[in-house]
Amino acid sequence: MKLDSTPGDMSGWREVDFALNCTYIVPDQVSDPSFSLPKAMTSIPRNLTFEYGTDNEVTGVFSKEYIPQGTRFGPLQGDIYTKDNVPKQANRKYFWRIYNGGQLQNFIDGYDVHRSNWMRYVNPAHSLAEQNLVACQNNRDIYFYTIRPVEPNQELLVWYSQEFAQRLCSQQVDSKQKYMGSDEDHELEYTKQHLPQQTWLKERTKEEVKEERDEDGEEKIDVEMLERDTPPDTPDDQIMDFSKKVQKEEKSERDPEDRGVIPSPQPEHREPSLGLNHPYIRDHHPALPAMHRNLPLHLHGLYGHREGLVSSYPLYPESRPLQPPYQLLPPYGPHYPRILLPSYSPPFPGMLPSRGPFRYNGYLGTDGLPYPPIGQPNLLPVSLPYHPSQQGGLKELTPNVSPPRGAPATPELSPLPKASSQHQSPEQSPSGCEEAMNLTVTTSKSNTAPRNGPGHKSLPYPLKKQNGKIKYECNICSKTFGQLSNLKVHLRVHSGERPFQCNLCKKSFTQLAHLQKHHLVHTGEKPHECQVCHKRFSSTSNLKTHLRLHSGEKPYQCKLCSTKFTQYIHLKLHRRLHSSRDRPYRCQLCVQAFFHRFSLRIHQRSCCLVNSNAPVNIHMKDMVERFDASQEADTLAETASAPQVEEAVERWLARTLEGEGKEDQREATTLLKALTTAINAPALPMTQSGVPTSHHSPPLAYQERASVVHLHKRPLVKTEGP
DNA sequence: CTGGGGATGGGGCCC
DNA sequence: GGGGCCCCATCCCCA
Repeated sequence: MKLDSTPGDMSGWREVDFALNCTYIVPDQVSDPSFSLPKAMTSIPRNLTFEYGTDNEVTGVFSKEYIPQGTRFGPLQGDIYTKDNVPKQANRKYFWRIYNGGQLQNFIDGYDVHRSNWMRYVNPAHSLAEQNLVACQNNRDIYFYTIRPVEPNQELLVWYSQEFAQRLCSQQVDSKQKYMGSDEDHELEYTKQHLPQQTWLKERTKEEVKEERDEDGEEKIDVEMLERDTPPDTPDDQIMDFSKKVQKEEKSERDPEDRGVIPSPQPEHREPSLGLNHPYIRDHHPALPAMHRNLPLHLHGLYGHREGLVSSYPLYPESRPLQPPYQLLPPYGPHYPRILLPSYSPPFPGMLPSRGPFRYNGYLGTDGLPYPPIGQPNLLPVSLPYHPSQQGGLKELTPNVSPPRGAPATPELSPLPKASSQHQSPEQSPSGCEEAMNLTVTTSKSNTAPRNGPGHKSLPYPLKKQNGKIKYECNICSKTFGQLSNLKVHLRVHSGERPFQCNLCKKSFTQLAHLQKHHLVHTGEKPHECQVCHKRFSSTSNLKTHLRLHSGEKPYQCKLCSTKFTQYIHLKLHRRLHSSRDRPYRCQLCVQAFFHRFSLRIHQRSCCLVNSNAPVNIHMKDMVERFDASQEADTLAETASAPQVEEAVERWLARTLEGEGKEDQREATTLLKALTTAINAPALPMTQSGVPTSHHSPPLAYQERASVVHLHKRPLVKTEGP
């Protein structure tokens, strides 16, 4: 499906363009104030999710579902400091600069997880190919905009907008120079790369890296150190050569006539692979001064939440000539509606590997266009990509017609514009994903054959064989099916094609059977009867759930308090109770926190021993945490004696293990022994209150996060679903 | 907060 | 190849 307009290339966009023309606005999630997790954790929109490292630290932000190009996240939140009131001890790792009229006005410090939001965890893009967010300053706020569609399970990776980069460079190079410069010279654009400042900056950066590493043994870079040594204190003579070019550059880019006519990258201009030479600047804006490409990176993400990021990026990235990902196309028109995305978004069923190749460009309809994921839930400002049935009944719809007025153009929602799949450079092509696809065939086919209705005759890509049999594999999520028809139906999940529309309420479905089931809503028919109470239900699933009431079956059990439920959703809701409660008793030695003082004592005497080189007993940790959240622990006084605690533990274990397998019981017996030993062990040195001070304990957010993560560990019985 | 019901989505498999 | 049926999972709403 191809529509008339497309966001296309955003590389020429100014920050104001993003602000005015973004199509979707995703607000932060507003969390319950009683929720004990820090705002940085709870504010994450529900179409995004965190990735955690081995130590439960957040290592990145990923999409949970398809997010169209032109989506705005933010604003970034944090402590606000002016240049003069930055605390001396401030860790500048999460500093963002806000400029006003070219002058540094204030910093937004995302360091504090209670005052910052989820955006602090977004990593920087290694390359243009993987960048999907651009950071813009709008007024005094910083927003992230998607500059390309983001697939489910894809990491959000951000880089500066060009103006942002320019401001940083200008500031870096000459604080006295005004941003938005004059109408000066144009000619120096292509010479600046060889100016001495490059070397200077590069070397300086290396020094700073070394310094920082020496300081605390960690490999991290304080980008703000660059600033401290440069603008506004840097003498003009060190930097003046750049400043004029900056102004010139900016003027040229702000010229409406020039916008969208970004010159092709000149190989010689990207020749020097200098430090901080970011591909977005380099490739989208080859005319930018080299110093722009050598930005000090005031992104927290520079340091990487992900292992291995810091050492490789962005100081010495590979020089990769990249093409702009999209054709130059008109930006969004202001007439496009801005959609406030609902805070809730159902999980996208796609099964893309979390860091797998981006496969959409190979997934083409018979018209050669990527199947528009226009039917993606929650992102749809349009009603349907199809004309409503004129004839009534359960009519199969014919896709590929014009969208309703006001609907965003398909390419906005398309995974990749047509052009990109045709002209994509090797660097942009996801490695390996083309192997299973015949792009030539799909593209050529595309231009001639219109796509038919659902179940169109042929697949848009060739199937592979495995052991002599045809492998019906989805080329997007790699899921395999037993039959071609199943695969075809499955492909609608990715394409958004929903050919079956209800003529009464206009809802549409991917399968006729779903529409038929839906029809019962309107007819009130309830074909499924409970043989016990003769209550009737519209679906077998619901009848089955209902039957559990009669059978007493409660297959979903909370592993923290052993409460059981008939429905998974009830367990999920219940679990929030555990995670939202305060755990005031925190271990000084690890990340765990507890509701009860005696639990902390058991923990410290059993699985978190002082001066012990023994490996931590993970099961023991888990058991202590579960006991801590149990009814038995809740009913125990904080001042309970060792025998009382021991008795409560026994009661809890007995209840928890009811109906458990022998293996679990054996294990539990062992653990019980260890626990009771721990309860009766001599006290270890603790803080006076038993509550370690924040000074000695790990950051609160870390502890709390750890607690929640532990909730998902190692069920003893069938507890939560996936 | 818990529990029950309604509704939808996706997939397997048989015909 | 497609329809039909079934199952499971998940979500929302409401009492």
